[in-house]
Order: sequence, then C-alpha cells, then structure tokens
Amino acid sequence: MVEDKPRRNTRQRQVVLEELRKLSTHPTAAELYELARRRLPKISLGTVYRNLELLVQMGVIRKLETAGSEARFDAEVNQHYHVRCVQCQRVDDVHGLPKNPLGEAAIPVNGYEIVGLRLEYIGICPSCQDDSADEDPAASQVNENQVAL
Amino acid sequence: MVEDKPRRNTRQRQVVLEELRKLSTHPTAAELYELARRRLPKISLGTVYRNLELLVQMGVIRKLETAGSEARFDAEVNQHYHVRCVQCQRVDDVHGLPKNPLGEAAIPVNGYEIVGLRLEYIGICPSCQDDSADEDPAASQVNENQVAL
DNA sequence: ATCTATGCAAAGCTTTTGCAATCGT
DNA sequence: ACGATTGCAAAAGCTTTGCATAGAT
Repeated sequence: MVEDKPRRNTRQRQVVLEELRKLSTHPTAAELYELARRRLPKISLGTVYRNLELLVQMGVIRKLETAGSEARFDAEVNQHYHVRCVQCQRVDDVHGLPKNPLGEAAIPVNGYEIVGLRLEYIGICPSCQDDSADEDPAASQVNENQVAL
Repeated sequence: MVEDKPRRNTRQRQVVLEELRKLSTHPTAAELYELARRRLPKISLGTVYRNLELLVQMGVIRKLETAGSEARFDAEVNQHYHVRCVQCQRVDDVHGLPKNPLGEAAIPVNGYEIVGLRLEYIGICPSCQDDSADEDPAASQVNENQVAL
C-alpha cells in the first residue's frame, strides 16, 4: 500500500545517524545539528530535521516527543523506557522493567484499536537535585497522567 | 516556600474553566479560546493560555502534554489514563486500570528522584477506523516508548 | 539522465511576553 | 488605591517548507 521511494544514502544522512548512535543522551535536533556540523560544516538544520524524520519513518531511530518541549531522538529502537528530568529536560534510559506494564488488563478502551503505549517516568536527575539547594521552587510541579508513587 | 499570590476571580478565568468542564474531549488551548470567545468576544488567546497555566498550577485542571504538537487540557484531576488516536489526535479517557502500572518495580532509575509517570495508550479511534478503508497509510506509524501489545 | 536530497531562507505553528489599560479586592 | 489580570501585538522557540542546485543511482 505504501510504495517506498528509493532512498539515497547521502553523507548527511550517514553522519546524522552516526552521531546519534554515538550518544545515549537522547539529543535534540539542534544538538545533532551541532555535532554533524563539525564533520559537515555546510549541513543545514533543515536537512538534519528531514533526515531524522526519514530515519524515524524507516524505523531506524525513535523520536521522543512531549508536546511543548523539544523532541529528542534515540538510536536504540528496542523496547525500553525513559525518565525525564522535570528541571533540565534531560532524558535517561530505564532498564529492567516489565514489557507490558498493564498486563492483560491492557485491552479495554472504547472501541479504539490499540497499537501501543507511551510511558515515561518523571523525576529529578541527580545533577538537578544538587542544584536545588534552595532555588526555583516552581520547578517541582508536575501535573499529568501521573501516579502518586 | 512558595507563597501563593492572591488570585482574582476574573470572568475570563471562570469562563475558561467552565468551558473546559463542559467537555470530556480534552480540548486544546485554541479550542477553548474559540468556546470562550462565544461568551467573551474580546478575550484573547494569550489570556486563555495564561489562565490555563494558572489553573494547572492551582491543581484545578491538568495539562496533557505527552504527545502531539498541541497540549490538551482536562478538567478531571483524578488519576486516570488516556488513549490518543494516532490519526486524528483525539484523546479519550481510559478507566479501570491499576494506579501504579509498574507496581513496586517502579523505583529504579539511576539516581533520579521519581515524582510520577506519564502513560498513554496509542490507538486508532472508531471514527478513524471507518475512514481508513484505504487512505493515508502513513498515519499508522507509531514510534515511541511503545510496547508491542 | 533522473529524481531524491541539500542549503538557504522564509514561513508556520504553538506558546510566551512586554506594556499600558482595566478591573477585582 | 494596589496590583493582579487583561487585550493586543510582537516575539520566541521549534519545526516545516519552497525553490533552485547538487549529487546519488
């Protein structure tokens, strides 16, 4: 049904993917742009975006998007979860959790055909815990699909 | 530590909240703006955003920013989950699921202080299932923190 | 030779913000 | 009267896009 267009293996695409694969820090498009630029000084941000989108569609990488903030990218496509720091937006991996957190209870839902689920922890990373000796009290707000742990 | 400023009960704030409470459709700021405008024709979009943010901070409503480009809002603050349609971005409630989907396993994570988690199902809503007799094959892509169900 | 991909810049979309005026308390 | 809140418009931040050119096949 979707006839794949031929993809050309451009240097830009290679470099973007390689740089992403070097990192486990879930960089943003802008960060990858900076990294790619060291190797291809003329690469444009638009090209980085276009290639990231393409790689996502090809299933080669993942996009971690949360409305309101910058999207981040992940070269690890195997199933795993993330923790996001409320304060600095940094994202880390979480290992050793069950694949299907809701078990067989996970089939309900008003006629929807379920295709997956998104789950991420929210927390304060070690570095931000140190910083918050006092400052920025507003940063500790969290209001979403949350479970009181 | 955070001294609450006095809040004034403005007509704009009331209307935004009332309109949100009339709906179970998790509207976007723009949608609420349109609704509020029918009652207060001079209200501005900026005011809607400011009030929504304020109401979130007061704990009166919730902001759903898990996916998609636009944030959505929810007048129901009790703990529950959502399903989002990959195609039309519509969001529905999911009831009858465990509060803490990961149980006691939910404490790990590299030094992070965990404050909550975000979870949402991804699926295709009844309406979009009908529509997809053939068209828009690209819409069925889903790439995020997903579990193959 | 064909046609995808690039660079550049402009435009788009959602959200935020500065400022003078307004209105709740 | 005080100052939180508003409307308006501009700006910000991230992402997408139009177009002519370059480059992969």
